[in-house]
Amino acid sequence: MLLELVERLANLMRAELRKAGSDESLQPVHLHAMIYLAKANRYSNTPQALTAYLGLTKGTVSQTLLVLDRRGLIERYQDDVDRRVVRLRLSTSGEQLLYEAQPALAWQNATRNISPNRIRNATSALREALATLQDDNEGAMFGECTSCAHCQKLSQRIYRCGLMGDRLSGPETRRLCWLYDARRDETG
Amino acid sequence: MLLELVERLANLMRAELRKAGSDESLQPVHLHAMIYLAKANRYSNTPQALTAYLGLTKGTVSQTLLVLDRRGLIERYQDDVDRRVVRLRLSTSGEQLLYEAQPALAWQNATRNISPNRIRNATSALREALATLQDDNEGAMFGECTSCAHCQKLSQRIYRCGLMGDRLSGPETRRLCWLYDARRDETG
DNA sequence: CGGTGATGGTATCGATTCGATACGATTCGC
DNA sequence: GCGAATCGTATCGAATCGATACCATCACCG
Repeated sequence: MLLELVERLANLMRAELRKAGSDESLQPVHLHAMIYLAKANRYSNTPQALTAYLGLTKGTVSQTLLVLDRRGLIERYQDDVDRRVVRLRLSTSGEQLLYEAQPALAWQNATRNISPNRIRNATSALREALATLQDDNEGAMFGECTSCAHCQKLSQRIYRCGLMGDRLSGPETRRLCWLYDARRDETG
Repeated sequence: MLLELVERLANLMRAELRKAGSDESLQPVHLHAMIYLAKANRYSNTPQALTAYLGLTKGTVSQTLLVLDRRGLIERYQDDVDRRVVRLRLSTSGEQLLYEAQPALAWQNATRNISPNRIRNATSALREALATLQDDNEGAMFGECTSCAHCQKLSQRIYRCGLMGDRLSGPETRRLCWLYDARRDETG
């Protein structure tokens, strides 16, 4: 029952994405990729991370990125340390397009009348399901530092990723990371 | 946040469907359609209802059904009263395949450790979001008679659909219907 | 009845996604 | 340094998907 709901909601939102992108003749995948890039942190703005996020093969994702690049919606640049790695970011016109498309608008309307508390509860239940599902598939988890096991607080505003060893600013900790490790449940 | 979870869960389940169908070289859509047909009631076993359910165009769905028909997984037969209408049902080999594929198994594992109460709460929240979303898109709602505004109880075991005027057996009321109208919230 | 429009499905076409495979460039282990 | 592994790209073929046109049937209306 819950599974059905999740699938139907996702189908509808996919249809929304299709509608939102049709003006610019963009496919749902393209918008989905752009939405991801708008939220990914410094460790996660690569084709590899995007591939894990979308659940597709790297060849497929490479083509998607090719389209976005040709349209000038993203920029690709080389990593400094590992020159095999390509890093991605939205161009200004990409950000602009995403801002105008407002792909999440329909969802916001749909959930406006649901109490924050119920939303929180539903979120935590789904998050748990997702964690188990991804464990089984050995897939990356994708989450924010605020609830990541690697995150250490150095001072009022400065954090540190215990896995990568970098210092992170406050805003950076609120971006999406594919190295995310779910924090142990403290209430257990 | 909740939207992301829904989308990622749906992506993963879609990947599960792909894996489950790859042995038989069936695409996710094919399995999805079969899953629907396994649960649809007498008003909802048509290409039109399936089209609404999947959120695709009728041409696309027609092709999907063509594949399933050629593979002998479904049967098509004409409606008695309206001869334009085609009705669909799983063939025995279709049922067999669906039974062996167990597409929902991964999901069941993922939600096994979540308390029934939390599942219920999450379900109701998502159901509400879905209702609003579908209202906005003028899409069909899809639900069971047990919570449908048209459903009337005639006796211990016999029900009646107030919209279509037919009598329904108990099992029939637990199937999926695209004429579903969400019952007014009785707790309001 | 006959005719006009609406409706349920199908057929065809082109654009696009997607996976599989092969490949080039770079890095790492030894 | 040399071979193996890794990150990304390129190419090819199969399949989805939407748009459009089309056919058969039904509903409406004199």
